[in-house]
Amino acid sequence: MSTPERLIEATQELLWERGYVGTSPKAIQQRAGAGQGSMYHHFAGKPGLALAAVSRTAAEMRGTAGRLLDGPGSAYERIAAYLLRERDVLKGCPVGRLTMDPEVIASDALRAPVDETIDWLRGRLAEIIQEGLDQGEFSPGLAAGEVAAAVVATVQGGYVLARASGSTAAFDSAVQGLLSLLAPAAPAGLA
Amino acid sequence: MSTPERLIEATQELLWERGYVGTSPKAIQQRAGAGQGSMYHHFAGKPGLALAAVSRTAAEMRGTAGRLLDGPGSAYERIAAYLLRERDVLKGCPVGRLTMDPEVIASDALRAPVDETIDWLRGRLAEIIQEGLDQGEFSPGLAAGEVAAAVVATVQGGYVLARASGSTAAFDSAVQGLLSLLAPAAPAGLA
DNA sequence: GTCTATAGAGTGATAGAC
DNA sequence: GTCTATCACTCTATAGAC
Repeated sequence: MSTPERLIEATQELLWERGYVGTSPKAIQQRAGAGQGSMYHHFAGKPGLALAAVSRTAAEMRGTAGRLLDGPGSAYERIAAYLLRERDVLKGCPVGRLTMDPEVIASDALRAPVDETIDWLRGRLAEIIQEGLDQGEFSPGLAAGEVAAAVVATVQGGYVLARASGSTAAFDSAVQGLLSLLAPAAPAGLA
Repeated sequence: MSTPERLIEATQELLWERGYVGTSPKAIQQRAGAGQGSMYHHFAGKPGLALAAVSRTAAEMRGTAGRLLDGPGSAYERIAAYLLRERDVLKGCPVGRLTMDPEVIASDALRAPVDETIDWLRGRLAEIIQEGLDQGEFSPGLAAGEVAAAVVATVQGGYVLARASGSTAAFDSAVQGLLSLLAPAAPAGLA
């Protein structure tokens, strides 16, 4: 793999593990197996490299989520597929995590891909929930946009609960709680 | 105010704004108006001071949430009071934020007050939701513990959405979405 | 209790040789 | 493109005077 490529991937990993503030150029170079000069030749310092890494992480996340949300099944099933997909729960969300970093929030350039990704996810979920509402799959009074925000928030918050307790159980619990609230009313005759 | 007191409060603020990794002893001293020697006289370095600050922040949060959850009203009303309380949404949660800090997670001492606070909140919410279930206030099939986890996660994730977009709107939207999912079925004759 | 001095390591970057 | 050298600064802490 090329040196710029290795630098970007090392930065993606470190931003996920330690955030922007907690990641030093030196650590990036060591993980990438690249020298000082090499890094500064290919990128405009730590901010430039971080921008490349964050943009790529954001794009990858859109790809992963998009494939599940565009899959087969009812609205409920596609949302469940997204919520129940395999995750490195204890590592947290590589995109959402960045919102807690003061220097990411202070930089419009770094925050933009984060904002766009989360906003895209919320919008895509809202479309699917609206489909479900149109099909009579969910309670009629619901606002698709608000429920979509609650879905995204449950995932992001689930990471917080899991990392606080050091166990994935709390994430799974929150997801189950949300799914049970969202569940299509059991068709008459089931219970 | 005493010097130790000022140091603790300055640390609470900086941990909220920048996390543990992003906060230096020097910054704490400057905000507290205390010298180097003063800080190291009263506390065992950055970790000791952080532990004092985190413990206090956690206790304050339990107080705030406890007062709302112990208040008057139905189960739904008390949960809504908690969800809709005034918050510095764009600053994030002073407790939950710490779960994204690698050094907090690496330290059992620092993580403990965070874990205990979030766990206490989830437990208290579960009790209230169970009360609501016993009163027939919510859909009978729900698991109190899971719904409680979803409530906490929605709040924690709401902060992520708000900080990503730079606006409090997304937080409010997620909370409304959750409340609409949780809402007692409208009594017959309302619409 | 508070102050200044000092210290070794790390940070983020530039310069210039190869 | 990559390397080493160098830089001014910050980080976290200790020592010892006052």
